[in-house]
Amino acid sequence: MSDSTIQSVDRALTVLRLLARYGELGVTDIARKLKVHKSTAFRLVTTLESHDLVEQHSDRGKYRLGVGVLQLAGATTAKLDLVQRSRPVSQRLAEVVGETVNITVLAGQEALYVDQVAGSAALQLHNWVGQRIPLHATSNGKVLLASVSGVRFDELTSGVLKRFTDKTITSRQELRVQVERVRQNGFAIAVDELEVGLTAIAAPISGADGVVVGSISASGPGFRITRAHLPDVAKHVVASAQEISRRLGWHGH
Amino acid sequence: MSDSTIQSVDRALTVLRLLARYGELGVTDIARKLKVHKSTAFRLVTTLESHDLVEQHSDRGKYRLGVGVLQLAGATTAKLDLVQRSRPVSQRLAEVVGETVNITVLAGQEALYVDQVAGSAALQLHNWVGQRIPLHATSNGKVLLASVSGVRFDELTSGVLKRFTDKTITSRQELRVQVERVRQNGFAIAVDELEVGLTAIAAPISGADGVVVGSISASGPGFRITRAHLPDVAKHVVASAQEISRRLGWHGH
DNA sequence: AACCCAGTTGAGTAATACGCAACAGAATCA
DNA sequence: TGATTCTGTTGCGTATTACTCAACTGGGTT
Repeated sequence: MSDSTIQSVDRALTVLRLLARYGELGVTDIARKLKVHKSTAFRLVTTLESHDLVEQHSDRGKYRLGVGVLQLAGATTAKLDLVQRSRPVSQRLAEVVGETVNITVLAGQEALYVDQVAGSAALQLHNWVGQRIPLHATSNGKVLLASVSGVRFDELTSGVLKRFTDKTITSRQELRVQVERVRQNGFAIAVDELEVGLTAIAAPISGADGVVVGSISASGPGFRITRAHLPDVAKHVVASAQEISRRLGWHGH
Repeated sequence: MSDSTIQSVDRALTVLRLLARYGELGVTDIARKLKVHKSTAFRLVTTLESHDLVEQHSDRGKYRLGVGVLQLAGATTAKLDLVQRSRPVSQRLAEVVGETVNITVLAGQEALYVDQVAGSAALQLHNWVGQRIPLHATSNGKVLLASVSGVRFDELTSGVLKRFTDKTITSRQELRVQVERVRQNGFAIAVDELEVGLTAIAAPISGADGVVVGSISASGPGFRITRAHLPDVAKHVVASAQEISRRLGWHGH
């Protein structure tokens, strides 16, 4: 306490995170998880509801996140300086390599997608923006892991490394080796590690002080990004990452 | 007062909306707009910051929305039942007509994009999800307007009807006529009204009780969606809207 | 029909969040 | 360069505020 933070607001925001995690919860569930009285939980969600941040599925029903969140997200995407400054570079990269480009940052224990520009591929099935993906199974994640210290690495990989495909790295030792290679190469590759048939290449973006603030990647089907094409794509991704870093004020090597 | 809503939480959420509107604000600006003391405003943003919902650009700098919002949005998209149930239908529609498909709902005085599936077009420049677009200049907007009562129509169109192109409807009278036609046809068209070269067709989605809850549209360049193709596309859009309505529990006509 | 458990509402009290005033540092001005 | 006036930030006392408690309401289930 006395962290100059407001208790009730903190609780309300915790409710949002709970709903993000569990999908939908009743007033009683929330009260139990927050260790407060039912009526307190009720007033919290009522206030959130008045701003459309949560909605109840039916009268006297469970609560879930509402459209107000999407409204805020629209404004956020437009205003986040990383997104704002990287957008033109991302677009050019998507155009040049003809693949989908993503920007991610480290959020909690995962990689958070903050922007996406779709390439020339046929049908774009999914919009990843706002999604979180485990660090150990993506090129972006490996880049982000390569940017942190040893102890932080241990923290971020403290959980079980979930397996998605045969190629997913599930050994912390193996991950450490790969991440070291990423540091040397300046970019990361992930082939079939999150999804079979999906290849991705990522490079780190540095802020004005040289600290890595995010990661940019190009990803597409393995039959387009072949072993032969890979070095060429990597070169473009790295160049884009450096260009964005420059725009953020980084003038290192 | 005594709306069973918590004052401090309400203020904190208002801060988020202010930041969404103005992009970035200082503690003093926020305090002035909220009519509270600086220290109160400071504690509000500090609490929001502890949840990554806002971030300050630099120490002792202005505040803006943060990545936590995007994190919540990711969960919201996945959980909003409208998105969840419409996604498969949207994908099929995008595949069949080969154009970008959007789902919108009425939020405040505007249309809010809650989901998007990109068609087979070349380079997708923009992701509209979370964006809000004026009701009078889009096919989705006209569908949503057609679903409300006369008085609500007047409220929603009370502001000035902003002109985007030569074709934008800026007369409330003309808009009323068009909306009436939408009711009769069961779908809305917008050609060059928001952007020159952009054609869109939208149809209403009904919830379990028959009330219109949203709108689905297909949109693409005018040279692909020609006058000849239009009826065919419209048929698919209307069919998709009905399919989604059915999935939401609507068993009307 | 009786029960149980959900969400909702009213009131009193004590904890809490508010306003005040003083501080620290940047930017502006002289 | 120095004085002034912003900015964001912090400690503290008080009264407002938000919490707990208990009773209510209505749907589902037994």
